[in-house]
Amino acid sequence: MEVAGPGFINFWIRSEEWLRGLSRIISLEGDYGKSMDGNGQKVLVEFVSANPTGPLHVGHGRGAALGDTLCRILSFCGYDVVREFYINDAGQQLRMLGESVYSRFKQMDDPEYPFPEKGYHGDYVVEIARKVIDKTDLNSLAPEEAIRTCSQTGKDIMFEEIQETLKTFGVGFDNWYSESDLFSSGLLDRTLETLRKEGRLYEHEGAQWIRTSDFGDDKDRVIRKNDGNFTYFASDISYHVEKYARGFSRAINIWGADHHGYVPRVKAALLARGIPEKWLSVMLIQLVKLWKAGQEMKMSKRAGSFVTLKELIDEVGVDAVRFVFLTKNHDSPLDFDMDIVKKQDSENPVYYVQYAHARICSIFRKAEEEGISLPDKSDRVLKHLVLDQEMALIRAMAAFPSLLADIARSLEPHRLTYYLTELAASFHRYFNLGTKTPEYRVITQDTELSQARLSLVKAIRIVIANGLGMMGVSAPQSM
RNA sequence: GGGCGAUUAGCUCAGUUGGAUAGAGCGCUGGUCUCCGGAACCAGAGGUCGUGGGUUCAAAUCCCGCAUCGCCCA
Repeated sequence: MEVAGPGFINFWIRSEEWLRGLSRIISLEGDYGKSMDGNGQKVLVEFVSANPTGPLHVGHGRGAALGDTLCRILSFCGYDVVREFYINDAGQQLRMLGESVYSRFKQMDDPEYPFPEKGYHGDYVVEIARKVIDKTDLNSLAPEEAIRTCSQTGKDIMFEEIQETLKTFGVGFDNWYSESDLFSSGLLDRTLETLRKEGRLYEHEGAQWIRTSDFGDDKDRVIRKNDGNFTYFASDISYHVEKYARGFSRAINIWGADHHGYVPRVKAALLARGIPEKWLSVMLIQLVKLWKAGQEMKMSKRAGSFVTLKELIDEVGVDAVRFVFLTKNHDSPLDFDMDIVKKQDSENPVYYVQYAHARICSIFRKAEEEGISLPDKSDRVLKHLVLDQEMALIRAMAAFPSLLADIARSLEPHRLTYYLTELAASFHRYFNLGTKTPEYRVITQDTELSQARLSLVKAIRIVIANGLGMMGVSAPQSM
């Protein structure tokens, strides 16, 4: 121990301690990094929650990658996680989808047939129209009836497509929570009734308002419009109240940054029902800008020109897409350059980490050829690990569990990508020592030394595989 | 007009309870292949951390003003 100037004390941890840590990694394998940090706390994570009025776009992909990784980490750290997707299937937007589909259907015979002003322009709407016709004879229905059919069937088709895309993206959900269920189950009415009894609601100009301004919102909000329809905010309130009633000790929502205005009002509404503000954490994700051939691909939902998540996955692959989505803090905008991500070289961080894993697997194949295997108890041989690079690797791996716990606490999964990139860099550096100097190779003439180093790289492989696993990225044996 | 977020190397970004000489990738310059996978490694150049104040033994980090950009609301 030594004092090294104001505020600093240097001390050293004995190398036996580090080596004990190393053999722990090897014996725990896939469980290394697991903790009970979360103490079994019940956490609800709601993410993606895309409207079933169109395909998932790249922005949803960022939310999906972020949410899925966060859930995996939270579970690993001892939280009891439920993943939920909220389906907006009750409001005007679905109606608009129905009108758009119906209009496209009518246009097949009459190109002059008007298209709704705020309708959905994407080509997928035409496809939906075709599929609807296959099942139903729209001409035999009254227009109103036909539009309703278009809405329903359109929603079913889109929702199925959304689920399929998420599945190929490796993202799963425990619950698909439907907005229309809030209405049909009477939950929405009950929630509003409670609020009314507590004096949080009032009528004004034919509409019903909630006094969110009493709870930190900058003004009161409409709950039921003067045409009698409920606003989205009404279902949002009852949805979140219901989340709380299900017994979660906290809820996490992942929203696009364009919804940031909703945060104060949702929290205010919860507060009005006596639910503490801190119970709900909202993570806002900034926009994704897509670049291709040096040009920004402008997304416009209105014009129907946007790249879907499915197209992106098909073109660059799940691993690369997920990894890149997690390279930046969710708080900052993300530039996604498809040309770079498609390149399989060092510009692309995914391959850098995966390559380290594949390389280690290759070392083990070599070791097997040489007839060297790991001893049952590696502890005895580990004392041969004395190089600075070896100790640096062991120290880095020792930080893995607390990193995961930190991520679970701060809700910042992107730190994992930086960690893995650094760990991979340390490994590549170590590996390259051996290309110049044979005695620094993992596999040497000295069997015990080789076993020690094999133990070291095995631990690295474990940590990398666990880390990539958290991100839903594969850890290939070869590439 | 109000609110939220951002501003760190040529570019894209890390930097988490305020701590030692501010880091990485790409790009640039120059090196490393008689084979444990070159999708790798090494060295070098490159920064008044937007700007002006404040708090502190110590500020990229905390507080206030200003500028610029993005988004939301009016």
